[in-house]
Amino acid sequence: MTQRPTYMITTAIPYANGAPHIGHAYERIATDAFARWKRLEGFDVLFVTGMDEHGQKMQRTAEREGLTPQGLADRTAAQFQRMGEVLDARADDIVRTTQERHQQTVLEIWRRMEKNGDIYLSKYAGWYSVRDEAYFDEGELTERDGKKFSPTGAPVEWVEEESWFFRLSAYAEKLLAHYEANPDFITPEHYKNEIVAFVKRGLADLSVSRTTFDWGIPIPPSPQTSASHVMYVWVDALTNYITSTGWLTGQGDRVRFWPADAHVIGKDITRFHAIYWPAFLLSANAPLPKQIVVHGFLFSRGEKMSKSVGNVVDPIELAERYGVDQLRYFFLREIPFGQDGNYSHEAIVNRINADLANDLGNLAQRSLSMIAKNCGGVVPRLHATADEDARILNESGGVIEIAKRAMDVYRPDHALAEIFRVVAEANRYFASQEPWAKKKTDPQRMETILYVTAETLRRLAIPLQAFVPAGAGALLDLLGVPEDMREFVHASADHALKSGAPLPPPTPVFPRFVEEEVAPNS
RNA sequence: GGGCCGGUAGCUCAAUUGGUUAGAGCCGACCGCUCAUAACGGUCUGGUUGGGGGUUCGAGUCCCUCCCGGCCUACCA
Repeated sequence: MTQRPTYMITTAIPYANGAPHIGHAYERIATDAFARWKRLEGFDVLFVTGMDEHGQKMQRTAEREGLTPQGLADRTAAQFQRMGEVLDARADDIVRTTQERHQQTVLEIWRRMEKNGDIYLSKYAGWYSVRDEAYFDEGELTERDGKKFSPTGAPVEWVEEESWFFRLSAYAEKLLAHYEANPDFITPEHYKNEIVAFVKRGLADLSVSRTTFDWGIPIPPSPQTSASHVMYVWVDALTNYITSTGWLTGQGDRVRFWPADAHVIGKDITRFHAIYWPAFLLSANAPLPKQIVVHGFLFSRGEKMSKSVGNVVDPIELAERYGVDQLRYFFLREIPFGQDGNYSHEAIVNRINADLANDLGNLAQRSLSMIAKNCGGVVPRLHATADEDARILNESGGVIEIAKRAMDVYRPDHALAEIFRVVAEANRYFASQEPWAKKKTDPQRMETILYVTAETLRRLAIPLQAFVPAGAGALLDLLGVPEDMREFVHASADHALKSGAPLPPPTPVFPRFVEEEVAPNS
């Protein structure tokens, strides 16, 4: 059995405090598309997501809703799992921080960091606001009548809390060296610039335990303290990534996947992934993930989604309204990956109708229905080819290579732009060759045109599987392509459609989105 | 206050690390076609590249300055 190269990719670990929102959906879809792409490329892929289920907020939200923290975690985990299924973006594994295997992994990374001399007991002191549940920097505070207040106007008090610390300060130079030696470690580049500037200012040690609540992974008892500490969120949550592989805790058939190739995250948590996480791993003597892939935020018509503005949308509703492939396509094609993006009903409808329905779906329908009506429902014969035929076959034959370059740097928008550039070329080819006119004057030429068009569709549908899996799969079905002939290696001319192969009756793929008429009597 | 990113056609974005008349898609207008999901093809309209100054034979690209938007500035996740 030949060993295929591995590829491991993760989403960020959502906090189990609330239901999934559109940002989670976007990240899941994008990560799924990258994972699918690598599978099609022939990699042995592990796609992992997880849930961050500990912390004070979980306790408080659960209490408010009359649940146990574990009950809340279970409820949210079920919602995220359903989202993954609805979006056609199932992960291979979902690691929940409350799972036994994860607790064992976290304790192991803790032991390793401790053994390496990077963990010590001290006091965490600072200005704390009970109302905000947060510590504030001196500079963030305002002073009135001799009292200090947080930016939200809540009173703060000086608090000292015993805490375990991680010697993050010792890793600044090593991290900078790593960024230097691996210029693509943080991508896109401008997020890297921010991190490098941040690290260059120097790093303070990190408080990595809490005594103010107990819903977390307990830190092993120590003669130095009688207080009960639980693990700080970022030690707990970040370690989630490695849990799935079993790399830290022993053997298993997934150990080979570590280090991960990519952690796909939102821009707000770049620092934790690009600084803390590699520092923890260096301390634990574990290999670092190859890339931190940062995406932007989504805005509804330029406005941040928020409950007070009332523009919160459930991603599952969006998928039901526009279609799963359609929603996936919109996100992946419309938003330059790494930048913030906007979505609106008009933009979505415009994009999915223009590209998926009008250009691709309609081309498939018009060519396949001509084949059904005029070629006996089998793949037509390829007679002498003209320059135009060679040109479009050449274009469609080169798509994967170009799209691959885009996907290698995590730009699905560029990959799709290339694929649809060729879809547009194929439409021009079809229109200029006028197979319907050749039907009477030169039936052989008609057959050739239809063959070339169908073969072009095949070559385009193969890479499209990563982005619009259901529709691309349906199109390959219509072209009579067997399930096991749909990887990138099969896109070449060697595996071209066989003349005479039977085809199913054509049915539309990627229907147009039609606005609902305003109900006359409602 | 300090730092980072961005501002290019009505909209969304390009422009090979200064090099010809700044491109593409969508939208819009007109024409063509009828195989097709009222889809497709062709032509056209459309930009003082946020403002101003500078360097250069040449600036969207480099420098200065101002304006606008977003983000970071050591522990909410």
